Amino acid sequence: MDIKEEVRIIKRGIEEIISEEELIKKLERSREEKRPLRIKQGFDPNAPDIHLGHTVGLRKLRQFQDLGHDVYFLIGDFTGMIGDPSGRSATRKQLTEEEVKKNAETYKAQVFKILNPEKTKVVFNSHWLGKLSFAEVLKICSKYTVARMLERDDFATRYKEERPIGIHEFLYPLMQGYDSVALNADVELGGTDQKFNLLVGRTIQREYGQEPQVIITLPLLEGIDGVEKMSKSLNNYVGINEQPQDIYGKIMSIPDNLMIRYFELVTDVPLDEIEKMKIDLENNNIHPRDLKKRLAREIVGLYHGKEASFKAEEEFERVFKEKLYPEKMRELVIKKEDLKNGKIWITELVVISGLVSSKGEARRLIEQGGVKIDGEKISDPHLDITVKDGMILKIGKLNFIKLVIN
RNA sequence: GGGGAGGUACCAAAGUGGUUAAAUGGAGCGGACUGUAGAUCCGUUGGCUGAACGCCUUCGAAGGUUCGAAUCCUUCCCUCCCCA
Repeated sequence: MDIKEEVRIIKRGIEEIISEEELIKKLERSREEKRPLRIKQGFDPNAPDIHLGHTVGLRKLRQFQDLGHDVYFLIGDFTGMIGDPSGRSATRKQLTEEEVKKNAETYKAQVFKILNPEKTKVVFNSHWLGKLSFAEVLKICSKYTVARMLERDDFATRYKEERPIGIHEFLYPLMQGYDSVALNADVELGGTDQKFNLLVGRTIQREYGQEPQVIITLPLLEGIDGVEKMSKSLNNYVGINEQPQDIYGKIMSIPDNLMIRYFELVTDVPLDEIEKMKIDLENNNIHPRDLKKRLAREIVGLYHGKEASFKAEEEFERVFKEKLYPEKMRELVIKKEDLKNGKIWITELVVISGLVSSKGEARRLIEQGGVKIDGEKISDPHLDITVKDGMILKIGKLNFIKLVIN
């Protein structure tokens, strides 16, 4: 494969690359010297649930591996262990060493569904950041100015809006930059929101006599709400560890205008095929729903295999088209002693299901027609119902629960 | 160190002694419509009491005044601005 082709692969679905010339130079030298490039990306130690948003970067890393390069999967445990008291992420939990280790394991278990374990080095930045002396930290600080820090978009915004900025927050970009020095990174990947930090890495590397890393920014994938970026805390994510039906269902619920982007960023469908989809959509040659089904299949297939993707589709059709019950349902065990004359108060039952947190909420849900038993809408929150084994409780649009009497 | 502004529910933002579990908007949730899309419409968004204009908890924290406090007073904590 020639270098042009290599660059073409690298450039799929990215936002920006600084700079392409430098990358080409590095790639060329890598070949001459038979030395793989060192590709770095940092990950938050707090959120070990990998979702599609993460896969944008992970898939890019995998492409680098397939091109023969080495990946440094950096877990930013240092910040996690000292805890970030910054106002906005107020309750950011301080992690213990054990927790960090545990999270790292969870990460690995998921990440290697995408990355090649043989070409991946998992590293922790506490290894070097924890050893820095205060004098060394000051030295790093002296390389950067407040004015330049304030260039960073979110700092600038907060400053202008008179919202607090912690001094330590100025250090994070510097630490991240130092990570690049410690790893002697050739390339660093990150979301577009990381651009500033990635650039700082270049500056710091120069200060330490290293060749600056090439930076590649990746688009932030919108979550299934279509507005905010995908994140666990906003609960708009699709986890790669989720059940096939769940992934399929979640994908089907994304807004239409997001489909193409998802195809481009989180599937292996070739770009020219995606181009054709765009045209077909514009000309109404294809029903958006059908295209979305394909998208859902592609994504499920990636993490659960083709067969599972077809099963998930069948299941989906079954529930939402034919309005039948899903094949597999969560079971809720009702103890005999909880029944009075074989009956249970509907509000109580909804609470026991664990899907609502209070009786008030359960009552509301019932009054609003969100609860069905064996297909029959229950709208009176005072009703006592006779529970039969195998009865099906439906709460909201998506939750089916089979009742089992014990 | 001095002076000023401010901290209200998931977020934004009203409220300045009782009719305030707290206007309004966003977001969320449920329903209708649909393609589990979007748009739209309706409902709903502290908890408990198996109905409540009943009780408990909530307007940065702790005390106090009052028949009654998000609203007044005291102390404390936090944020921002200006000056030094």
